[in-house]
Amino acid sequence: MALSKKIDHRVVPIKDFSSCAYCSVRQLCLPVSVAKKEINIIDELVASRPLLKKGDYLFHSADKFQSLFAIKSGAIKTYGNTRDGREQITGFHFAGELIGLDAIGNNTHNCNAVTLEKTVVCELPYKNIESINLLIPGVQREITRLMSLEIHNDEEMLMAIGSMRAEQRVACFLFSLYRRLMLRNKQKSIFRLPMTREEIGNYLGLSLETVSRRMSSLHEEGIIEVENRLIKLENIDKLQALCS
Amino acid sequence: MALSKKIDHRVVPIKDFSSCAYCSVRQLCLPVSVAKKEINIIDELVASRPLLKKGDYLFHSADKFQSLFAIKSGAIKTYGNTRDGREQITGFHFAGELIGLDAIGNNTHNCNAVTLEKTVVCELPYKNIESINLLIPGVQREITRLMSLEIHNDEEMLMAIGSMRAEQRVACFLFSLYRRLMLRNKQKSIFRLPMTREEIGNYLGLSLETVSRRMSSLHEEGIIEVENRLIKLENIDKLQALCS
DNA sequence: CGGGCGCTTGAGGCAGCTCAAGTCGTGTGG
DNA sequence: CCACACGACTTGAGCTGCCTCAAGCGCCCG
Repeated sequence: MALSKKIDHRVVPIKDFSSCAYCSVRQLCLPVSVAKKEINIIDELVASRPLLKKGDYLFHSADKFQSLFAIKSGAIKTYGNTRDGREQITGFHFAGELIGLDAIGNNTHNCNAVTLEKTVVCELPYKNIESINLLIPGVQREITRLMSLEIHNDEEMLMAIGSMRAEQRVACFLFSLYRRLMLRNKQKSIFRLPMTREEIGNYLGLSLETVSRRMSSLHEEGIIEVENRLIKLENIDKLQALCS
Repeated sequence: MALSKKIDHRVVPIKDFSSCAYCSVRQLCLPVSVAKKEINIIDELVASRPLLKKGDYLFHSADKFQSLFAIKSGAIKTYGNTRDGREQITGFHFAGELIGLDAIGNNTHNCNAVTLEKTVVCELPYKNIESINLLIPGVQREITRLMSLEIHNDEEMLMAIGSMRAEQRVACFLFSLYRRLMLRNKQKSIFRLPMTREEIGNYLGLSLETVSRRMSSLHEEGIIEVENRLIKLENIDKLQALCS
């Protein structure tokens, strides 16, 4: 058996299913604008693809910036610490998204990144990325595009939080999750929240009780179905309408 | 054209005071990491340096993205329109800052940019920037850095707005202005707000009355002096402390 | 000099927070 | 495998900070 395997290897290239070529979120991640035959170059960027369990940290605030992380699967939250010790969540991140972009500016991480569930990430040492730019200019363009999108997202979020009532904020949050998670699992409109009500509240500037209450209201209005962490969107149009 | 320019340079270099070489915010803008003799390359990026009066627009939401704008002097606000027609301000921008970065992602502006006072900007067509990357890699690195900083800023803002009481938000806002404006005018801790209380409130998610009231409280606590648009910081440490 | 906009200050109402109690679901140890 | 314990969530009651509405002032510009 070991023998037959060896022979296979010689004849057929190793199908490394962890490679970008087989990644389920390839279309959303760095390789998106890279030609098929260049995808192995992206692969070589990757220093490791650790499997993390819930609660593992990718980096801490004030750590020296060394790598970006692409999420293959799972969920991550990033948060900062306010002076009085509380944590303030700045974002939730899912498969296909890139973490650490805000650290490029001053070469230091400004937030902590921790997994919310079993998660696989691809570690991309930034100096590899910088050197590969000379080979494939598309990669730099892609990173620039992703950063721009993150700015865009943050600013939408700013608009939302500043001017919306609690129910709208929750609706907006769920809709954002819908858009991002649905890109990946082609599932209909059912998904599982990887974070607690308290974390949602922290992120949205609401108390956990208010999050819970407003999710109940959304249910009473026939917009969503809630069963613990499981969310089913019953009326996506109405949900989107709330996000104005 | 290129020829005559070259000759001019040989005889007596034209002192074009609008050039980057003489710009008062050179240290904060794109040229920061560019060698002296390469600064004219940056200059050639610039398509125009219009003098705008209060209320002029740089671009509107949904416009095709064509140029970034570097602010030489003045102040600009960017805002989006919510579905119900209100405007939501996403940022204020001052000399040395770069506008339009959030449009790179999908080649379309997502917000409107309008001047708050007399303003001079340098228009940087993005295709010029992309082509110049091949000549001076430092420019791309600088843009990446600026984008990263903008992400960082937005996320700090998100933290602030989500979890802070009104007085803290106002304090935080003033402190951010202090840091950014003081980099430019070496003046002590006095500056003029280019925006109305209503615009501050809109940005911070507060009513204009609350902004006014909380600025009065900050005055009563001996932290600031207010005279219409003129702000004097009396106790910067206390102010910073409020921003936790 | 007049008008209007920007700003301040007051009064009352309500959305969301805090505190509290109780249920449910999950993970852990016997 | 079951029982227990703890964390997560929901729901209720009362309180408070911010919003809304309103009135009046002062600065700026035509």
